[in-house]
Amino acid sequence: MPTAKRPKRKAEPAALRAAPIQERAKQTRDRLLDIAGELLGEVGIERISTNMIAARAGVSPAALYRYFKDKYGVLEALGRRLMDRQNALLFAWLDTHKAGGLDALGAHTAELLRGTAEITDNEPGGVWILRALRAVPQLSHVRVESHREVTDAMLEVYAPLLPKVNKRRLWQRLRMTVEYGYAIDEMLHEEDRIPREDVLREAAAMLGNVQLEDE
Amino acid sequence: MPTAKRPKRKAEPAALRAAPIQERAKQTRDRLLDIAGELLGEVGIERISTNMIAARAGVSPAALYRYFKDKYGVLEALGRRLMDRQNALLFAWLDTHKAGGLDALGAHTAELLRGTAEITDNEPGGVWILRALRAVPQLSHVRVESHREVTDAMLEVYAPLLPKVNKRRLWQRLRMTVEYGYAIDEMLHEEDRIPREDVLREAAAMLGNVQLEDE
DNA sequence: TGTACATCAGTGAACGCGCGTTCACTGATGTAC
DNA sequence: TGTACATCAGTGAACGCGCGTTCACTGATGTAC
Repeated sequence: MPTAKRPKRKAEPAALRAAPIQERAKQTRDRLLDIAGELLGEVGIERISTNMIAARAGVSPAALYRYFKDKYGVLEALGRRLMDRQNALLFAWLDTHKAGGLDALGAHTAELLRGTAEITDNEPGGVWILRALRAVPQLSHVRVESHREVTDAMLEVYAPLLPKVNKRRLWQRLRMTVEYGYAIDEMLHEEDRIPREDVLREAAAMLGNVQLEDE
Repeated sequence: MPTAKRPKRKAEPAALRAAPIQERAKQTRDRLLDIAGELLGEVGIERISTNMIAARAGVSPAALYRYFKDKYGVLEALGRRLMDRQNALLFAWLDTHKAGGLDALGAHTAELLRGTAEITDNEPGGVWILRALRAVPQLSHVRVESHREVTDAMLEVYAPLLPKVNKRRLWQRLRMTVEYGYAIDEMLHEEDRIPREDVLREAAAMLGNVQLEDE
């Protein structure tokens, strides 16, 4: 009796796992990411494991592979989630203040940095996610791509306000301020000898100086 | 016959491994660190292993434990070696230019950043060592301590030149420029859309702005 | 409203593998006489 | 200058363990009629 008792199952696409459909699945996926973030801070990037994540999330190891291609898939999704949240704030900030010109943008820089830091604070694993993105060769492209995207968005706002500045040079300058902004975010969670508000004030001053300066 | 045929061997101190004495040993230890750096860049912090380091260095796994307490001991020594080299350059730079006052220091900032980048370039593993120091919880203290030490040294030079600036505030400001300087060093190896010299020029301008500004 | 059935979500157990580290040991080097 | 011996440097093999991942499967949910 060579009849197949089960219907054939199509293989899933090799590149990426299918997005979850049911509500239950979305929650599982999110919980896996939250736990992964937690563990990143607790045990570090070189000790975290898929089995460990699944165990604490209360699912079997195999369940994790329903949502993520492999271990790096988890970390990449985790990094993207955090950077997307930070970038969303920046885009909103640009929209709010661009009408006010350079003065308004400069005056609210500390506010932007503070908001970004708060997003990091509220993310499980927080700053450890940013650090892992830096340190793992397979993930560092996520950071670079995100920063470039942000720089492009800033260029669109700043270029009309600084018509005399060479566009290429302005992009470079903005790219560097983005790098600095994220470095500040990481430093806030590492150097406890400077009160947060002092860091924000000084950083805003440094960033303001450069953005306002003409050729 | 319960006589001991071998002389008693004293246990080594628990905290740290003894420094190598013979020339051969120094070479082995250095080679282990060089290889560790290489592998950090090739396979990443979460794949590197003590067995892998020993194998490529051409020694047995056990030999590694003669010089390093454990896996983190290797990485910590690697990080300290690089940061010590960078700091030595900065100390020399301060000595050379402090006599010239703020003008001389500001005029040679790009030079300092360039020199630091070259040290990173010439170190096996280069920027990956700096990133690993950030990302591994057990190692991040190395970075912070080194940056504070450097900030202290800068304060001694800058404070007399900026007598009107509050010392505490100056320390904070310098601490942040140090953070920025190292972030720039990492960025140079990550963002290939900006020529190195442009990064150095812009960064020097940003740093100069802040250092020169009074209360 | 009930139900047959397709699809989605998650399980339990296991796999081969390389990990970090240690052990008892041997070979190489330095040194006192 | 030779040599006995203390110390230093490195070996070879193995340990228990948890890793990342996959398999064939079951249970939960949604939906067409």
